[in-house]
Amino acid sequence: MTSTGPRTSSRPGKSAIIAAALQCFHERGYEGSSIRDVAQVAGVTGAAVYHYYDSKQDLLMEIMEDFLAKSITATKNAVARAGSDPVARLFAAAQSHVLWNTSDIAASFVVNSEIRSLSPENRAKHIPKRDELQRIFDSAVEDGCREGLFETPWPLEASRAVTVMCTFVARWYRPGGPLSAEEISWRYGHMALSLVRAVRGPHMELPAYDGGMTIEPTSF
Amino acid sequence: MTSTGPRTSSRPGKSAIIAAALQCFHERGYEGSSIRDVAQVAGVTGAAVYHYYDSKQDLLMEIMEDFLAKSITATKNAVARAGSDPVARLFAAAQSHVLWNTSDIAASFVVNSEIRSLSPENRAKHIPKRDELQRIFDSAVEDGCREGLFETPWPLEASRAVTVMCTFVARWYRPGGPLSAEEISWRYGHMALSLVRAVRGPHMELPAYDGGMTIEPTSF
Amino acid sequence: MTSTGPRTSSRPGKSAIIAAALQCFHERGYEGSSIRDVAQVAGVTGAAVYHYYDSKQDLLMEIMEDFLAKSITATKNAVARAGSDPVARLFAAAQSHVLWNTSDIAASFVVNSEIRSLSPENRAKHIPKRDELQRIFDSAVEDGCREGLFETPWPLEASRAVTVMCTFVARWYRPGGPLSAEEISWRYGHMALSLVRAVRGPHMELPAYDGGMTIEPTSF
Amino acid sequence: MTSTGPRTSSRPGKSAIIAAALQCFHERGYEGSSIRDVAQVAGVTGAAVYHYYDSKQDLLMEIMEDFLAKSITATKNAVARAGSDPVARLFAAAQSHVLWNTSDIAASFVVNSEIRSLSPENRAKHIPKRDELQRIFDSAVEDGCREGLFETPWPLEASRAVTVMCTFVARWYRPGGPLSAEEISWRYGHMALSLVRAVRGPHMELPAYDGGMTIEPTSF
DNA sequence: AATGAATGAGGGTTCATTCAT
DNA sequence: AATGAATGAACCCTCATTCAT
Repeated sequence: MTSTGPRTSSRPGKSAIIAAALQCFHERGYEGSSIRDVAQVAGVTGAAVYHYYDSKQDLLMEIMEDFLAKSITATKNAVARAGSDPVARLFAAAQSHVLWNTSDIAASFVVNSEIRSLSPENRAKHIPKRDELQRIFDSAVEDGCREGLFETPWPLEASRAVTVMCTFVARWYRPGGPLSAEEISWRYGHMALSLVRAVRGPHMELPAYDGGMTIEPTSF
Repeated sequence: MTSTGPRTSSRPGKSAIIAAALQCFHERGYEGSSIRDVAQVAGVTGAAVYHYYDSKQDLLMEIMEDFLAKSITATKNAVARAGSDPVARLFAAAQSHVLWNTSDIAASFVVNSEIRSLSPENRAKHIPKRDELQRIFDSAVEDGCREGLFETPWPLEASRAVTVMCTFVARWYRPGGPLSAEEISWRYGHMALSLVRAVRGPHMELPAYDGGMTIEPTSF
Repeated sequence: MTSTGPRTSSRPGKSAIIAAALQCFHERGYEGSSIRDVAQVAGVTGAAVYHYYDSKQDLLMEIMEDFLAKSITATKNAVARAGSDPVARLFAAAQSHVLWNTSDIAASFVVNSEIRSLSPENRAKHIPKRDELQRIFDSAVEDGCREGLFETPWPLEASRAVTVMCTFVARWYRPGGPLSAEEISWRYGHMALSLVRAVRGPHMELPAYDGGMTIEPTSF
Repeated sequence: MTSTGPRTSSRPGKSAIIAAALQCFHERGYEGSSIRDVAQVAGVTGAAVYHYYDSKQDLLMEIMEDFLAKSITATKNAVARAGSDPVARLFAAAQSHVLWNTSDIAASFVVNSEIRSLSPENRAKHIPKRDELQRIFDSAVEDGCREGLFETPWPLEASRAVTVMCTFVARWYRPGGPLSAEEISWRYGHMALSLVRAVRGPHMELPAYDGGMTIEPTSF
């Protein structure tokens, strides 16, 4: 199994199938994966998959909803812990988002690339939740602008840029690489503040350039 | 046709087919599109597609290589026109990248989401070119750091974040929206400079916050 | 449950399953019904069906044999009660056959349309019984012809026509309609006598035309 | 091929497939026949069937609509040729109906037993046509009653019985048997008149009993 | 007595591709 | 240059059936 992050586990058969689906969807995409592919990875028959899920689409939906719901919870919790300071809130949101997305690369990838594979009904349920996640970032940025802490003239674009850059860390980060997920998330927290042009006070000092390091590029 | 950007046009039949493939791959993905889908959009028979292309994979490869090659050329040209100043070079690269990706939303989407649908051989040919594009940004950021113009401690992460945020503008930008592609690209140029913590001089003033505007969220 | 007629009831579970099978086979046909369909209607699991029956085919066979055996018994009894007069015997056979087939529309339908779904062995067992039923009618008609009471030149065709027309009353009769099953069966008794060109004596007077009534057509 | 009657034949491939479908549906029923069965009988691949028909359901619908439409035309023509006399009209309708149904046993069987296999939409289109056919018989019987030529007190039931008995001749008639279809149809014409208790004049004499003959029973 | 899990076979259907015309 | 016919493989999914519990 490629994926190591947190996952649903109500029944043993279910979780093995979901894990297999995640791996397949990550490697070959939803349309590129067959139920038999998934079943084989899970070590069961194709028909067994239908004992737990009504359709291939349900597999996708469960993966996406599960990951997104936990994304939202994790981000909200991190922001709440950060208190009321927009600087701390944006830093926490960015850091948490990077940490979360690197914690399950496969799920992160699937959630961020298979929205179009959702059925119209499932998409209609999913999109608002995705937007809810975005709004956590938006509100931190807007508050920072209103309080004069962020000097960016374009809070919404900046907020979106922050989300995107944090989300897609999962496209190149690999566990065991030269940088830990924690280190990377910390850097992205600071980059988010730079992006919104945060006026830095003593409570959030930026470290000096340490000479750089190597990040291997990813293949897809 | 959704896509309006530049395209190959050696033979009349070829361009119609490529345009159709682009539309289909954008809307339903590579695996989700059938040759007959593409042919129908192009107004021909499925068999006719095989007069121009040997396989469905070839269609994808031509789309991806064409768009990426032109991306590189456009970015290089913009950077060259900017001269030797890293500030101007990064600004130009970001702006050009946004403009280019918004000029053909469908192609941008396909190029950035279907790398895994490439055959291993095609992927091996494609990835280095994608990295070549990244390196244009990297070198501007590194030069800026070396010259003391950019204060970011993590030039490579920053550079990658800039590329990502500029690329994915195409996920929400739509022609006819409240902001022109030019305006957006200009803003992203400045955001890129913020991200790398560019030390701003008189030659590159940042505008004041204009009160915000509406950006419609996208559905996939 | 659509069907209300008599049914086997050796064990409580068995009868619920047979009743469910009857309903399903009636509505969707034998091949169109799955064991799970049947089980769901019976309120049990698919596997539970296999406690009582070895196969889906056994369900069909039991339904068909049960209904047909009782058909034969009922018709024989009715004919026996009618005495030795061929006129009374044919009338009784026709009337009884209509009554029986309308008493369980579902079973009647299944028995008369699923013979081809029987396995070769089961079919070989079933067909002779069906022919035995036909011969009850045949013998009444032939006796009537021999005794000069029926003037039809073609007793076998007439007999077969009688059976068919009585059997397929169940295709349009519905309980609660404008005519009671008894009334209909009485009319069919008389129509059978007309068909064989019975020479009517004082013991079996035909009623006058009462001006017609409405019979709703059925949908399958 | 079992069936020998008239059939659609716009394209060579189409007619072979329809003929094969007819045979399969006749022998094993619609639900009991797979597309692969049909294709094999037609001498093509399963996929080839979809070159001509969009679905298995379309195969059934074409068979049923085609046969029923021609049934109606044939019956209408026969009745029209019979003139205005209800006696002649009913005789012609019955005779024509028997001839038509025996001309294509397979199609007759399918049309009369697979109505429930039609999709709801197709069924809604089919039923009114079937009722239109019934009404040809109804109107002859009703006219005969009104003019005092038929003495049955129940014209609608009698009419329905006539249709049913003529239709189901196809369940036991086989070409090459002891009776020609023409002979059988002539007998059924007379039996229909008996059923409605036609007052016979010199214009429609009934033949004498010829001693009987053998009709082999059918197996399904 | 009844279940949940599992399976191998097969269901209707689609697909990339070929080829004679 | 383009088509219609055809195919073999594969797709998602359902099925009758088995079996440990």
